[in-house]
Amino acid sequence: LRVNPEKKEEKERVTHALLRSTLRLAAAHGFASLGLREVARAADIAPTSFYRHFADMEALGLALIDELVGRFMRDAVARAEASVGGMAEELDALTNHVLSAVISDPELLRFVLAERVGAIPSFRAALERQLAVLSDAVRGAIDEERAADALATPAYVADAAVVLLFEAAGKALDRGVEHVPELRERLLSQLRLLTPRSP
Amino acid sequence: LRVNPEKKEEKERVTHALLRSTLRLAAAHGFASLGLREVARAADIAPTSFYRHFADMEALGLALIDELVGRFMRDAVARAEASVGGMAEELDALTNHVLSAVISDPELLRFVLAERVGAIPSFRAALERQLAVLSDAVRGAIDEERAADALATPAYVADAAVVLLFEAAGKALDRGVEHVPELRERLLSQLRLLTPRSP
DNA sequence: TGTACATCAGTGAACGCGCGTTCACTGATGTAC
DNA sequence: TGTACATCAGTGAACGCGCGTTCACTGATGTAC
Repeated sequence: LRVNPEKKEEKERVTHALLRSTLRLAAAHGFASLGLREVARAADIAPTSFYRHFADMEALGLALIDELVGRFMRDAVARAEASVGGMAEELDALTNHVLSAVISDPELLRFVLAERVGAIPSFRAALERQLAVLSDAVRGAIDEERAADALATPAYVADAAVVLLFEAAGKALDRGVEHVPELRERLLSQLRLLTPRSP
Repeated sequence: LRVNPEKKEEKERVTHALLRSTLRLAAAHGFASLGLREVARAADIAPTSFYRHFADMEALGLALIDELVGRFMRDAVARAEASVGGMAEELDALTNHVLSAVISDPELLRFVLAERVGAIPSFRAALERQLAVLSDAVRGAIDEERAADALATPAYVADAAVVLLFEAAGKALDRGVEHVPELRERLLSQLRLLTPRSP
């Protein structure tokens, strides 16, 4: 049996509504506190319809990480690679992408920050994989400017940069958008120490 | 009316049991998922007795941060100040204190890691204050070795060091105690970049 | 000393409520022939 | 073309359960005089 593409789209629309509703509710009260009925209510479907999309809340969370967080990370890397210039410009593009999420998608940012170190092991593992994408991009950017005979940038440098980047974004979430410029300066000062030569 | 010191001690014993039970349960399923009845059950008191100690779970969490997390931070700083030697030895003592909690109190570590960036604003604020204690100690340690005419260490250096320290502890929690030595080396490499001169 | 009263941690019964899950059903759509 | 059947997202009723909270009570202890 073939599937009607319209029907398929409609199902994906509802699935997406479940993911976004979850992000919104999780930002307010924490993912761990959410129930299937609460999420279904927010997505305007009957509680029992939840099971047409996910087996339970953990499966929903993993899908959320794969799709929404995955897209965020891919977009970040794409923006960095599309930037013109050297290491400094690429790192700037990455930094801007993450810091601008403080306005454009604070709920996603809170979810990543919280679940990366939260109580659910499968979420921690999935988010570590997602953040590794950013870390690789940072490493690539730094390596672009290293001397031809220098050693490749060690992973711990790029990993530290990513951790400090999200730390800055977390502070921005708490203190408000108006503090983004000073937090960006602060972050750049930290990154300058991590990346041996230049800006 | 005066209070019987024995009675007071007994009450504090039960209060402490509530805090420890909460830490244990939160490490397994996340603080946000905990209920008052679940915590009371784990502390071996009737659900209604919970109210003799705290108004709700949020009040309990704030007391937990004040008392258990507070003690942890004070102990860390005390160990650093008691160490003999210079900056390197003080930072080593701080690092050892936090990393040894991977064995001695993994539940506290998970709580600090998770709630520092979790969904409850009052917890984030309270934990930021607690971590500032460590950050100040790190700054003090670095300043000890700076040249007499050099500028004082900026806060962003010490803050980054503390963030990376807890990041290492979080990785150790996930990967197991046997990875602590390599994670410590990795952390020290990162700290060397942040602290201009020496180890 | 005895007696009346105050304090307070802990309790069991009871409440109304929202939860996750099961089940059988509907209705739209696609397939077989 | 019509007819019988399969698929599948969505649903409402119903279930048993644990939740937070209230209430009035107990019993140990301290205070007043």
